[in-house]
Amino acid sequence: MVYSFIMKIKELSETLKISKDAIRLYERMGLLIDITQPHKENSYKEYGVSNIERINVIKYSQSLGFSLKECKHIIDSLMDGTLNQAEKQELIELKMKEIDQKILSLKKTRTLLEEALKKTCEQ
Amino acid sequence: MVYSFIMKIKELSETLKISKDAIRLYERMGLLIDITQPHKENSYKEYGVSNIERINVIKYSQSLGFSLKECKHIIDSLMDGTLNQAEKQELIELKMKEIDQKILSLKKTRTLLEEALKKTCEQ
DNA sequence: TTGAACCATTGACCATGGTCTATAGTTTTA
DNA sequence: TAAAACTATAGACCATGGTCAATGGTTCAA
Repeated sequence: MVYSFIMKIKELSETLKISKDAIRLYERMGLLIDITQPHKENSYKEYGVSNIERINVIKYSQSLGFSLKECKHIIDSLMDGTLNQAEKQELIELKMKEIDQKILSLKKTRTLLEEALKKTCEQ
Repeated sequence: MVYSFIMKIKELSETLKISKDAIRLYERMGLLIDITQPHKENSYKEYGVSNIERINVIKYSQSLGFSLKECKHIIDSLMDGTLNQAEKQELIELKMKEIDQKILSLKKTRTLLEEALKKTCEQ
């Protein structure tokens, strides 16, 4: 590699330890920016280093339970400055409610399983 | 309808309050039995009433978190008597562990969200 | 016998986050 | 200049539990 602000997909994927296909998926979904294709169609693309930060934001957002579609919204808003503190909080709190709902549902299932286990033991 | 031990798909679906398509799906997956097609291909099928109980077992198993593929195993074993008490217990305990794992994972996500919220408030 | 209501069968589609393959073009190294 | 290594692009595929649509055949009541 050459010290530069652009890299080819292989270098980006090795830097971030994700697959090239994942990068291409993010690209197709509009999550990346600063991608150039010098000559013509089918020629190798160059990815600006800003995408490293972007993909780290994606990974972090995913770890918080956000889908890629939601990541897109988050990143876009972050970048154009329309995601202020209040809106960040709101997004997080909404996702927390979703998570809580899922936990609740699983706990109900667990209770049913416990009851089923009891019944089985009584037989 | 006529009092009988067989019914057509519409009656079965109305009795159980599930869609005809769902019934057909269960059938394709081998979860139902006692289905006859009198004359030839494409003629109306008759569903034995034993399928009412079967589908109730499916619904109950689903409420316990079992997939349809797992339901098939459960029903088959129930019917041919190879699902004894010990094995039932084992199935339930295994599923409980799965559920617990999912709950744990969601709780971790929730913790991350809480931390993210704190950070947002500190700004 | 004809129309209404019903049915069987097949296959596509939904979301999710990728992975994998095939085909063909590009860049780089020897 | 040729081979090796890399890439782009498009599309199929995975699991899940159904739903929906299209086509064409069946059953039943009038």
